[in-house]
Amino acid sequence: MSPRELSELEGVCLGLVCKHQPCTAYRVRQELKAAPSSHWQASAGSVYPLLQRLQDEGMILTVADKADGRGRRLLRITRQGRASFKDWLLAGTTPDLIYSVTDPIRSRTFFLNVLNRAQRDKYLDELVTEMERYLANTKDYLGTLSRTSDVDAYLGALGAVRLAEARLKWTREVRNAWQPRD
Amino acid sequence: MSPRELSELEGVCLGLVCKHQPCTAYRVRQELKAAPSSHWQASAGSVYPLLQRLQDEGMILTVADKADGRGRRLLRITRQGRASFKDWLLAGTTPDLIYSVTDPIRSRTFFLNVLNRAQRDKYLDELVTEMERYLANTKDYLGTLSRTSDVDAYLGALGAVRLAEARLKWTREVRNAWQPRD
DNA sequence: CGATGCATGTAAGCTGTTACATGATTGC
DNA sequence: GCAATCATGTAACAGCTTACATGCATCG
Repeated sequence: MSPRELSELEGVCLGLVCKHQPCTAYRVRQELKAAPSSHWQASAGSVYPLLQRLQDEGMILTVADKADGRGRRLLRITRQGRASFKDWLLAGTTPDLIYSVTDPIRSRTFFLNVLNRAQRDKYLDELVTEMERYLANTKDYLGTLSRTSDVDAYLGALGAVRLAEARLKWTREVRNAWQPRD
Repeated sequence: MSPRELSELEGVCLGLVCKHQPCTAYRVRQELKAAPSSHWQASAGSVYPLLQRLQDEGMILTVADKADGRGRRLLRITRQGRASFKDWLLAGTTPDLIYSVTDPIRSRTFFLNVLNRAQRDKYLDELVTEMERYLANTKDYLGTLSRTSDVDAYLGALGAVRLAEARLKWTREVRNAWQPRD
């Protein structure tokens, strides 16, 4: 029934059009950029062709046919696009997706024994410091959101905080394991 | 001084050669596959060309020049490769890498209000169930590792558990927010 | 009237995946 | 001797990034 499966970036972009419609492709990029702790660069080279593709497939459409002087085009999601988007969203419970989270810091930790004592100590101290800063930043961002205005945005930011807390906690455990207190 | 920056997969593969040397490219792939909660598929199409590239650049070398009947080639890391690898490892404290962790489940949560009540309830119940299973799996894996044999492998697995704990906790918070108990 | 931001897009390239293809060795 | 596993690789493609390129609008 549903035309095809959406990629991660496609799903997010389609969702943003749905949430902020009618809006421009530029707006979608801004939203992606504003999102904290996102790996999406939302480069023009991906967003514009992506949205064009979704339009070709009938998932979104341009409501302002007559582009204004600035060449601005306002986008809306179609009924079909909404159906595809829901499929994408509901796929979130598959183990594949749940397991797909990879942490480059954790990857590196797997090889800490390659470093000598001094290098490792320095690295782990710096890591804890950066993780503390990272947690503080996610908390600051959460604080800027009102709990009532956009529940989903609040809960998303809360997820980032929970992740940062866990990573800091674990980083401290790693440091303690390599630098045991007598 | 260091020739160039390594990609994530290059860093991990070079580290695995370093850790298990002398070993075959096939072994590197097996190690990647065995790693829990990794998004690396370790496809032949990436690992073999990658290791060939590292060899061309003098970071690894083949110790068994005369390939045996099976065509097996044993790899070792060079001094230069070790230096590059350390650079890659020590880059782990940069904010870029720390912030790069993205969770596709969290991305989806940002759009939960698109679903109707029944869909959302079903989705969140399933999600909690899957997250519980995921946590149980990471704990099982941790249990199979002895704390003393390979500290880094143990700490890495512990990191996966901490991540799973945080994600489950957060998933429950999301469910409670959308399904408030009277 | 000039800088910044809004707004759109293209071209080249990097990285990794899927699917395919081949052959030797080991264990039953 | 046959299946499973070890072992290596290639070709085509997918997806995203970087860098480039253009032009209008708004504000000081």
